[in-house]
Amino acid sequence: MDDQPRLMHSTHGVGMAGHPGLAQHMQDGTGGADGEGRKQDIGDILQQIMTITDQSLDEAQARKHALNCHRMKPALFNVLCEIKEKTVLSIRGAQEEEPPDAQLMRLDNMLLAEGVSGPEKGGGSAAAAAAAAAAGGGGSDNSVEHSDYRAKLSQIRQIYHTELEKYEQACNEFTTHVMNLLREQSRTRPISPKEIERMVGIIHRKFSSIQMQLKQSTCEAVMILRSRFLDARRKRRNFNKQATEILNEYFYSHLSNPYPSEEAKEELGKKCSITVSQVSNWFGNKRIRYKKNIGKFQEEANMYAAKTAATATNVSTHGSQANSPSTPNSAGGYSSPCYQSDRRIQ
DNA sequence: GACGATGATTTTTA
DNA sequence: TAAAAATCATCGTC
Repeated sequence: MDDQPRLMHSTHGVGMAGHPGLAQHMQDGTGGADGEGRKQDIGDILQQIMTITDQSLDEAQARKHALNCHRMKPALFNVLCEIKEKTVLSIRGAQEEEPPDAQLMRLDNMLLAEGVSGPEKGGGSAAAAAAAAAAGGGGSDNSVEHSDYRAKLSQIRQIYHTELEKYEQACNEFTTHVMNLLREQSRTRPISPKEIERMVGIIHRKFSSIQMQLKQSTCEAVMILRSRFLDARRKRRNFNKQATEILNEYFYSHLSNPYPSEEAKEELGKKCSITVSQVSNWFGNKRIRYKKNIGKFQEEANMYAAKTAATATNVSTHGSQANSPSTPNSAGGYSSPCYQSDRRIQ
């Protein structure tokens, strides 16, 4: 206990432990009311700072060392740590429990599916192929566009990984720095390993929120890229002349009810080398555009009427079948240019 | 480049 | 839920 009196001892030296000017200021309570007194105190402090010498610093260091070596210090330190843990940390710990972030999971899944994160799938070619298939495309004519897509996706992937690496490095560096700082400070104030752990957790959460922004931006970039390269509208090709003729023939020969059945659509699709949904699109567009401007289509209608009539003549002459697929609602020839179906377009 | 045509998608309607 | 209607984005022609 020979050091004990020194703990309470006020010194003339300068340092954390001995500060007569400040100590007096705190004790007598004169600092608040008396301006002159305060000036005097500040003057004293400044005077003391000016008189700091190597010797006084050494003295302070020695005092600090003596404190650290005090036999009661570890026990006292542990008690303080325990108290702190029981009070502050338990409250904070309960507040900071967070569920796994659903948004982050969605972003991760998407980046994985697009081939941006995870193992490289040939620069995202698998994703490109899947996207192209989903868009109803595919085929060799798209290969150039797909290679562009792959190149851009590869760029995005590269940027993403570089940035991610940077963030991770920065996070590790910062964490190490903070841990060292806290460990250093734990010699003079009660910082338990648990608190350091908690601080590391906070740092990681902060950095992961930055990472989420990076992931979000990457997802947006991929979406834009997809829409730019793989949106079916962007690589639209007009149907060939023969396909358009077949569709028009059907349309005008069923003008009273231009709604092909599923079977008829399939047959038309086969004949035109297009999909059933393309047939549906074509009829949808045709009906609405015809209805909007019947006059404009009159000439076309007459032409196909003549064509149908000629085909019908051929059929009766040669006994062969008509070219157009039939439907349960087929009128079997050119009809008046306004729909009679209860399905409308009046 | 302007502009109409056209295939595809999205929104509205019945 | 299918079709109508609106809209978008590209094609093709001048």
